[in-house]
Amino acid sequence: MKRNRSRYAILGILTLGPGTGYDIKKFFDKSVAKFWNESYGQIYPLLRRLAAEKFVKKTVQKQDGKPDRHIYTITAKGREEIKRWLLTPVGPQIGRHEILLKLIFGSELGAADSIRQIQHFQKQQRQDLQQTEELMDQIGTGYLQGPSKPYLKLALRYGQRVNRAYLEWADEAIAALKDLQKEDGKHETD
Amino acid sequence: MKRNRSRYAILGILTLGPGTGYDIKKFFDKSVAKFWNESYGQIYPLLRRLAAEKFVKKTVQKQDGKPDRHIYTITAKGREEIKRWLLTPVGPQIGRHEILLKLIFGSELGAADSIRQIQHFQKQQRQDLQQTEELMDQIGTGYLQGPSKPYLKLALRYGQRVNRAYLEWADEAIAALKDLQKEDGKHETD
DNA sequence: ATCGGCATGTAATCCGTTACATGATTTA
DNA sequence: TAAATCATGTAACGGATTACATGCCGAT
Repeated sequence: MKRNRSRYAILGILTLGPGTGYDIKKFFDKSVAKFWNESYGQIYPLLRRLAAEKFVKKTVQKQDGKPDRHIYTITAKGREEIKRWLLTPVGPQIGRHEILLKLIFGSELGAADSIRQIQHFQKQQRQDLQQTEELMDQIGTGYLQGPSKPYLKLALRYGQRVNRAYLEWADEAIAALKDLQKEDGKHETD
Repeated sequence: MKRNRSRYAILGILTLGPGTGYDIKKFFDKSVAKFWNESYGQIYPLLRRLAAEKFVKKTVQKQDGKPDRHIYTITAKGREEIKRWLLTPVGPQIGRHEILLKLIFGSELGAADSIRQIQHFQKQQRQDLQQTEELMDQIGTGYLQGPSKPYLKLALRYGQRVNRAYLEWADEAIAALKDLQKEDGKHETD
């Protein structure tokens, strides 16, 4: 059985308020992008299906100069559906951490290459962390208030902690690889 | 352009030594399963393709009572291929952390439900952490020695750090949600 | 006697990204 | 004048899981 989490992701955003496909994409991109994201190829077809199943209803707002806004609003039936999902326990979190693969097979290369790889990873993670921290400052001042605010805050804290763990690991790994390099050097020069 | 990381995951394992599809699956399952995994539906067809492309070569070992072992060995060409990949910098790590979704939409439910959800998540993470720590003790004594050993060790350290970050976050989140609950209680009873 | 491990593999189906197509408006 | 934002969507492709099929052996 496939679980179809994108469905619930999209339906979930609509519990926070009505919005368009474009809005939904923006929400992810500007908040928890590194931990959950959806593409248009997923969003638009799913919105249509959710509407057919009466979990959301669609209204069209005309604009001039800009394309119409297709606004989706969650229905009572939709709220029931997502509540059911929210109450089922999360399955095991399996991800694909490419950096680990590149590390594990690193003995194929020199330690210097692995170090460079991790430094690059580290640079990215530093940027992500900074972005998350900027977002944290903006929250409350920003566009998301109401009862979901403390929940969103906790989500950002999650991102922050995980990012920090990555960074601390990178420091440790680089140090360990430098030691390895020194030892290898000894064998060769002695 | 799609990147096809499974290819490299499989080819990469074979840099550590020859093995069967079954061995490859086992390697992931018993080491970094939470951070990278492959299914048979991915492994067997890919091994065939890698053989057709001369990145690996296949030999068959007959056994009695058990099915034949189809052993794949990486070729020089295969080693070149994976080195190229190892040298290209990692892209942004995007995952799908279901727990965050269930948290963000948590205001649909009561705080108690969110707490229960996170406690369940925490229990799982505790188990994962323990398994990783057991593996760390076994390494060296176990089946993986040689030059890749320090790399594998670092991979396990990664898992450990990330798992700890999850656990610390869970503690924080539960505490924050309990506070929320108290405040809500005040409003209702006052 | 049943369950887990060893060992192979395929088919169906779905998940998900990327690329494409369109076009006005605002900002740098 | 070029690029970003707003806004819709689809088609093609490939990634990845799940379920199924088969069968012996050893341990509990």
